[in-house]
Amino acid sequence: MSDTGFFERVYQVVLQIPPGRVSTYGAIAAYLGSPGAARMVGWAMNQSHTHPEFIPAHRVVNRKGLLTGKHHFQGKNIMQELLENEGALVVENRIVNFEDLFWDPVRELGLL
DNA sequence: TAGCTGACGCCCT
DNA sequence: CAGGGCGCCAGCT
Repeated sequence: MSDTGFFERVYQVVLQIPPGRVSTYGAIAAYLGSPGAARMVGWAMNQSHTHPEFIPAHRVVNRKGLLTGKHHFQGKNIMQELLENEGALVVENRIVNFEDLFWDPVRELGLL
């Protein structure tokens, strides 16, 4: 269960995001103790394919609720389709009711 | 070995 | 109100 690096920790948090909910790079970074390392989280998502388990990277967006990483998925709108398949509504690459669907690891899991 | 990059976020002008 | 710049940390060339 021990993690081998920062990326593994990010994956462990992302894996806990319930379907239909979304989190942000900054919130995850803050939960890991590095609020300024939001970029790292995005990079971890980019490398999420290295993890043996499927990482719901589509549930991680920026603080505005924008699907900034959609272009990194296989298809053009795979990220949006995955989110809509879970019940989330996406318009103009932005999650509708983002604040309502926002899943904050700090609030849900508690401060680390 | 050292430097640059990167799916972000916040402060300052 | 809008735009630009710096900080963050680990992996890659």
